[in-house]
Formats: sequence, C-alpha cells, structure tokens
Amino acid sequence: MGQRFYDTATGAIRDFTPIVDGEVSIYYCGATVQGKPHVGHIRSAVVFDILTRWLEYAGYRVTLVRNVTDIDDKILTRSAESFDPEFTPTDDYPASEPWWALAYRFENAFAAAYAALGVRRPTYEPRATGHIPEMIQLIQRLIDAGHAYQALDGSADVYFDVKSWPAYGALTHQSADNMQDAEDAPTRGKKDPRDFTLWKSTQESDPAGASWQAPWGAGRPGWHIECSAMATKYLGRHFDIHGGGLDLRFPHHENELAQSSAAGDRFANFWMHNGLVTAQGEKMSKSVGNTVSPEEMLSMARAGAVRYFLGQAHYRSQLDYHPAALEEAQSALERIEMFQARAAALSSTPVGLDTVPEQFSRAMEDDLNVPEALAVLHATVRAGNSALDAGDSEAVMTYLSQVNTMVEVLGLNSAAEGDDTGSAAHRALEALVDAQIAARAQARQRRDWATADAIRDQLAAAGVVVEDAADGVTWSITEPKA
RNA sequence: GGUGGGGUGGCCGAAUGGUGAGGCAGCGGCCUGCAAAGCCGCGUACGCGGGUUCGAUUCCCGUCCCCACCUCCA
Repeated sequence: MGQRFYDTATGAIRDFTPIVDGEVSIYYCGATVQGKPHVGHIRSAVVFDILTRWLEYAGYRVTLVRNVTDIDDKILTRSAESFDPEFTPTDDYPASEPWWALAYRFENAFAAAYAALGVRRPTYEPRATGHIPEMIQLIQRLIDAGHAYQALDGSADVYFDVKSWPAYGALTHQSADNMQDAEDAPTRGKKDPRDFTLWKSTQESDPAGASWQAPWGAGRPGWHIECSAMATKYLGRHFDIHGGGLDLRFPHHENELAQSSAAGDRFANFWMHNGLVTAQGEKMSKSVGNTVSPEEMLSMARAGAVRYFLGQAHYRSQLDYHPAALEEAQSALERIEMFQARAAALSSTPVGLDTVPEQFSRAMEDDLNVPEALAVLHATVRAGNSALDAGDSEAVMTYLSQVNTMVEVLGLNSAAEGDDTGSAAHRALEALVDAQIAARAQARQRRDWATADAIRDQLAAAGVVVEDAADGVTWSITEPKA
C-alpha cells in the first residue's frame, strides 16, 4: 500500500513520498515553557514519538526537530509577578525568579516528563532565544517582500500584513473575511486587526535581558516567527512533516504557513495534527478545571500504562480520559508483558527483534492506525500464549520476537518504571517473600490448603501476588487495585 | 456567522456496501487443590427520519445532539 498520512492543508489522506528519498524531516511544536507540562503536550509527544519510531523501523532516516519557545508574554508576566512585593509564592512559582530561570526550570520539567514516558529525544531541540538573528532575517525578508510592515504608530513593532497575502487561511480553509475579530485584539499601529505580531518592541516594564536589537528597534519576537525560523534553519525551506496539537492549527500554524510562504519558502509538505485530550468529552483545560496532569497520572499508574493510554487511540481522534482509563490500560499492557515474560523464560538467550506482521505494517502505513496495530499486537500475543500452552517453543519464539518488535515500535517498553530490583530494600523483600513461598510450598505438599492460602492472602494484602505456574511459583509486586 | 471533527455493544475504541477489529469489564467452559495467568466460547452495537441498493452502521438528503478552532492553548 505504501505510507499514507492525512494532511490538514489538503484535508485528505495522501500518499507520503519524502522529499529526499529515504529521509524524513519532521518539525513538531513542543512547549512554550511557561508552566508545567499538560497531558496534551505529552500526548502530542507520544504521537510523534510513535511516528518517528515507525518511520525508522520502516527504514527511513528521520530528522526530528522540536522547539522550545522560551520567550513570550506569559513567561515575562509570570516572572514579573514573582518580583511583586505582594506576590505569594507557590510550589510552581517561587518568588523573584528571572524569566530565563523560570523558562529553563519548566523546560527541564518537560524533559523529565518526556523521559518518564519513553519519548525519545529529538534529533535537535532548538530554543527560540538562541535564534533571534534567524527570526530578524526572516522578518526582514517579509518586509522586503511587502508582506510585513513597521507599526503605523512609529514603534518598533512589526506586523504581518494579512491582506497582502491572499492565501491567508489556506491551512484551516478559512477566508480572512469571515474571521471573527477578537474582542480584545490589540490594534495599536496595525493596518488590520487580523495582522499578527512578528516583532514586539521592548516595553519599559520588560527586563533588560529580554530585549534584542533589530533594524527597526529593540524588541523581542512575536509568538509564531520562531517556529518558521527554526524549522527552516534545521530542515530547509521545504521539509516533509510539520506537526502539533489540533488547537495549534489556528492561529499558530496558519500564521507560520503564511509567514514562511510569503517569504518564499515552500515549508511543510504535510501538516499532521493530533487530537486533544478530553475529560468527559470536554477539552482538558485549566479554565474548565478538568485537567489531570502527567504527574498525577504517573502517581496513579505505571509509566508504561500512562504511555499505553496516551497512545492507544488513533492520533487524530480525541482521547477521552475517565477515572478507570489508566487501570484499563495497565491491564492491557500487563497482558502483553505477561506473554513476553513467560515466553522469554523458555529461552536461555535474549530474544531479539524481528519483523512485524504484515497487518501491523499495513495499519501503520494507513495514516498511523495505532488502534488497528494494537489489535494485531494483541492477536499475536494470543497466538503466542496458545503456542506456549501447546508447548510449541519454536512458534513461541517467532511470536515473541514479533511482539518485542511491535512493542518497541510503539515505545511501550520505554517508559521509566523505576526499576529497583538491585536495591538493598528489594533484596530484603526478596528474601522475605522467598521464605514465605517456601513455607507455602511445604504446606501445599502436606495438602494443608488452609495454611497455603493464608500465606498467599497475607502476601497479597501486602501487594505481592503469588502465582502457581506449571513450571514453578512466581511472584510480582502490583499496585493494589482500588 | 465561518471552518473542521464526531455520535458504534456496560466502558474505551477501529474498520467496513454483504461472513459485523481490539482492549477493559461481565458470563459460561477447560486447566488448577482453590486461585491467578492462559486458552475456548457467549453477549449480537452503530443518534433520528427518509432515499439509493438485492443488501447500509458504511453512500446520498434532511434532522437532532456533541466537541474543537476563529489571535493564550498540545
């Protein structure tokens, strides 16, 4: 069939052909680091992580760039507030924190969340503040081309001239004339309320470190320009895929497209947008007050389960969170892991990676149909379990290597699990549990079921699950079920 | 007002003009001292009203409802 992706700009699923044979260049929007990560950020990262892993498995060399926007109004405002004598510090926002310290602190929080969920590092992660010259250059090209202008009020503000660009609205299929004017759209110095800021002149209240010299005066970049500048710097003026959350389509991506194409760049070949995370059908957002943070999710379930949950729906569908969702994801994941563990125990050498089943590939090629791919994974697990029960080790090994490969492509084995099996505490636990299991084995030999069951119940109450398999007794630690 | 996406069995969530994924939960069976895990089987879903068709959940028309975006947003 060949690889196909849905492209927001054309509104259709199209055959994917890389610009350079065998290579794929991807840019997707990371965070504006003004606060802690939201699950939506993480879902987006998981989606593009799966995309990258799949393309690499399929033999492409992938260059993945994800931005860190570390300068914007909110970052400066948050920082300024922290210096206010009346400011009440919180865990998330300490007092007297410079804007760059605040931005970097949250950048680290994002990195930690990505790592915890097995999101691999991109090829490069450029920061906006490190690319001011590139942005100034791009703005100058737009002014020279007649698609941007210095503010009419004489300030150093520079705006993109929406009316000068008839294709404006192409990405989201809207005509600029039909757009609702924002009630609070600042119009100072603008020719048209829809014109958006490329360069924002330095205000008196701005900290000195947040100001850069430009031909039209001191200032700092507007919100959208950094992505245009950084995407083309690292991926070229024409690259394969630009991604991000659905809510970035407008205005962020629309503006990026307008800027870059008005400057003469071809920009992205495909625009891929992931669906939003909802709770009871409504977008999770701070204003609605229905958010569940990645931190909270990680405290409720294993990292692998959170990763499974965030990745299980089709990337373009909205993903609905409900209280039992993580527990369900964990059960599904454990089913896979249980097979891997049982099957691996049959072989004295580690079982490597193989190829994925044909149907799995077909699903992934079809606009990254992960739900379908997961169905193939589960079918393979079932076939593997049957082979295990039938004692067909050769078949078991084939299924195991396929499962291992699919798990790797989906990144389900990569989430941090806080492995402490080597710790002193774990060794102590092991000795105690083993002693109990030995006592239970003696009781079972005497056919003293009451004693055997009492020992098992006692361990279970402590979170240690004992299971009798044909080839011996195993135990594992689980989260107590609520 | 404009643009886009939806309404699928108890829950989540795919595909599809005809033999109706998958997971979770549930029920029955096998296995087990009992469990657990695993395997087998079961439940017969597609917002509503029309139309096209031999046949529609899938296509068309109408209608109701939900969600997202329209310069903070993953």
